[in-house]
Amino acid sequence: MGLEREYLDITYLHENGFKRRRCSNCGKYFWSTTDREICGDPPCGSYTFINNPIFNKKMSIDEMREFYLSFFEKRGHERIDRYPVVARWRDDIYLTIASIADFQPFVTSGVVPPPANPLTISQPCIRLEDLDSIGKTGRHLSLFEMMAHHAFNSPQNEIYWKNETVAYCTELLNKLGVEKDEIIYKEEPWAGGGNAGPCLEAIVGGLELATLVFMNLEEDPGGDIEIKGERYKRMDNYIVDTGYGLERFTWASQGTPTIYDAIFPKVIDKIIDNSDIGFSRDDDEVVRLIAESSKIAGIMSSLKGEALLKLRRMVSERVGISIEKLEKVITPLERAYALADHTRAILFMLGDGLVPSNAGAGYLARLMIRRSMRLAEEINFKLPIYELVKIHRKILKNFSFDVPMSTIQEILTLEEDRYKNTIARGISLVERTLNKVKKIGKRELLEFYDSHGLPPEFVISIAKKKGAEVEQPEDFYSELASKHTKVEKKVKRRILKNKYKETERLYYNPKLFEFEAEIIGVEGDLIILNKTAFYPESGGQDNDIGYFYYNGEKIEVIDVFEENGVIVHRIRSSNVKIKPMSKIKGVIDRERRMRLTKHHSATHLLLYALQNKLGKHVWQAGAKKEYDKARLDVTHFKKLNEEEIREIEMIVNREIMANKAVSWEILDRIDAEKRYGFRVYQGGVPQSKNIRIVRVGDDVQACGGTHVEFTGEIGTFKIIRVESIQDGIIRFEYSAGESALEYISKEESILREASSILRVEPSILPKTVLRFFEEWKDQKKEIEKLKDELSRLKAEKFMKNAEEIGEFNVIVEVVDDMQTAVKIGQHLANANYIGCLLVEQDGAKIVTFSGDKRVDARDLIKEIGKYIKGSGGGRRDLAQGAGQIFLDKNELTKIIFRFLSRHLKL
RNA sequence: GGGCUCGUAGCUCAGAGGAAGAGCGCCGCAUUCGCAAUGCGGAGGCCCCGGGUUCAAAUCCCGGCGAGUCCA
Repeated sequence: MGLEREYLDITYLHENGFKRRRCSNCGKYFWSTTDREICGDPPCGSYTFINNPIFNKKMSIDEMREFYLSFFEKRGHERIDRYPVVARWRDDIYLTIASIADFQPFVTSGVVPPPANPLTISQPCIRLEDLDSIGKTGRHLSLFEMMAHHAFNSPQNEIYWKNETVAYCTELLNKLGVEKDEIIYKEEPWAGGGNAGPCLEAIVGGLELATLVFMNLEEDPGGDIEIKGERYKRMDNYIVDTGYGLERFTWASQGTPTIYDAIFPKVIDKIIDNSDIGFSRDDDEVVRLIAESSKIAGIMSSLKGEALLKLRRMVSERVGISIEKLEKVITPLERAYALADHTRAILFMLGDGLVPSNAGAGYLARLMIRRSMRLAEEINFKLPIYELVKIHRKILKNFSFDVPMSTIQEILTLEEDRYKNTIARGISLVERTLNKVKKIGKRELLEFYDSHGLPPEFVISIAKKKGAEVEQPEDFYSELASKHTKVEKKVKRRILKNKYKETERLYYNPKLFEFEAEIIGVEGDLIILNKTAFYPESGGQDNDIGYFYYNGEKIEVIDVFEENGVIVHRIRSSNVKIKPMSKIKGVIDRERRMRLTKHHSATHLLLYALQNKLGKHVWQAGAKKEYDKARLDVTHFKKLNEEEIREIEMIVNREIMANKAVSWEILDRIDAEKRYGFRVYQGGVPQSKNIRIVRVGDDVQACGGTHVEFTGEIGTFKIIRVESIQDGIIRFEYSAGESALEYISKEESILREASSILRVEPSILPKTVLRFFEEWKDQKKEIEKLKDELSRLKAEKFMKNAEEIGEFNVIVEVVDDMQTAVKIGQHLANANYIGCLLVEQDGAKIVTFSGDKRVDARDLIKEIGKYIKGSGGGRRDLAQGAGQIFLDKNELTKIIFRFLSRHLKL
């Protein structure tokens, strides 16, 4: 069965004169009240609203948002605050890409109730797929607000469905001055994020204004409905998922040449006024060119390679000027548009706490910043891009951000410096490469970009300046993509064979270290109980260990882990037969648990201290709590100095000394989010309706770990080291309680041991070590000099003992060490002697030398090598080698003599 | 999360298995009334750290640390 039927039963459409028609151009079905041949959706139609707004009133972006939200508020929807653009509540995407993303996966799957039902929201979304089209098509944005109304229906509770949704959309458009007969609802099946459903696109004036998705399918290989190659089946819940483009609505109300002119004109003007663009965007001719370009781009999907050329050609034909002339106006303006767009996305990314990085979500922020800087360079925009972010902040005055503008400015300044460094390094690298190779090929271009961040255009311009040849590949970016082929995601392997009911957790009782339970499963060395006080490895906290007592036998529990809510104990293999349905006693290793617990509570205090000291951009990026130490990775944009580290350590210790109470409660997750924000999800997102909220001192987090009852129990907190594990993420390693004291004593003993070796007080150890090091270096140099001198003297002495063999002066001598042997050998070679030096140290080592062009020292060492079971090599005049057999001077002399007479026919 | 590149004198880098180098900077001398410029001389190296291969490793291999960069 297809989705066809799903559209036919929308009675609202029938009752209001909409008839189903088939587009003669694309063959797709659409609904309209008037006779139409084609669906009007680009490429089957083009914009009619430019210079001719389709709404009855011009609105700003703020007015439009308010109009929309209050429209639905008046119709029984609760207005919900926007979610961050960084999708921290999800582990499958970095950025919020749609309003429905706010509610996936737990609300859409029905595990968690929605914050309100029905609801309306305007959700800023970031999509980076079409970055190249931004600025050029007149409609693409990296960040846009998706206005939406959502209704979450279940078999028990239906709010509203298709009819009401289409009716709302039509009414909303009516209120804006759009007559029914101007609206086209086009059928377009929708799929994404594991769900799918029928969908109607609302098109007015050639512009797709809204998408009405009726999400009622979920992915299932055995499903009977196929959409875009995947199979789906019907699900119990069915969700109204709409998306109204706020910026598009605003654009349509104003009829400006591009969407950018409608939403951030001040930013564009600031760019134009401070760059090389020598004209105003209000100029009639400029407006005409841009408007035509937008209209034609409107019927094209995205603009990559060929498509852009095609667009230029078509616009140039339409307006009647040459492509060169057209590009002179349009290209700089497109860059200004893109820069204006990018800086808006940057404000949201950084404002919502993303820290630029070379990996992970932070890279997306850096990508946008780098692109902006490149754009700014291309049009010679003279101000820091922060100036543009500032204007956006003013335009978006109604928004609130976690991260203050001062931090955003600091981050952008750092990024700007970093970029300048990369470019400076890049220039020198390209120039150096050009000194070595005369021609730069595809391989070099790829490496410059991939490994050094230098775009091909940049490399080419430097090469041209130096007059070098460059082979410019057409398929650069596809070549690059093929270098980064995707790897399949690892699938979590199941360990348990049978299914069990969820284990009751006893470990949240901080005083419980012994318990009795019933065995409900045994699979080899894996034991499953109905309840347990053993903590399974989770949330970065190591698992408990301990013992089971069973029928008078003591069995070691060596590992505890969790699989789908079932806690599994792994025991050391023993001869004891454990039978299901019998009782067992468990005893937890108390010492270990207490250490893990202290480390866990201390981790919360540390994160709290960091967020307060450094700012709200600090997020947990990973954590581990072990027996003798713990570590916490957090996002931060620069390194900390020793002073800051000690200050943070002190803050945590003060929190400990204040002996604050630790408490926890189970809260409905929507409740918890409302009360504390997404900040509670530092350690990841729990997969349940109710979540455990832990309060340690003043820190509040969703956490499933074990904690002390008062912070004072942690005792001591000691930061062991701080390192940066990647750009934008710093790692803290620390110890708490007994572990901290152990660490301090160990450090002390190292210090004591080191100072006792040098026989000094620990306090003057650094000074003494420095002195020793300096002296060692001086003496090394002194020895070097003496060896030079010694080898010169020895060489002179050896020359006197030289034996004449034919026309050669041959020397064979024994020397103490290899280094001097080489030096002596060099002197002798320079003085035209031939021979070898023997070193009886670390085996039989030999240096051969030859000051005669006819004799190669390398041949000589190989010849000797045959006799001493060894080998060697080196330069023509000096060679080194070694072997296993010791020969005396006479034997060596004979070998050399034979060698010379054989090879040189003496 | 994955890939790639790079760690050598204070700085920028060359060397890519057989005596650790260049340019700039620094110090001294000469020239000058003095400075700049120039010439001559000199100091300055755990060749990032730890293993391995080899007769021999700055150089090759493995691991770590640090820096940079691209992709998802």
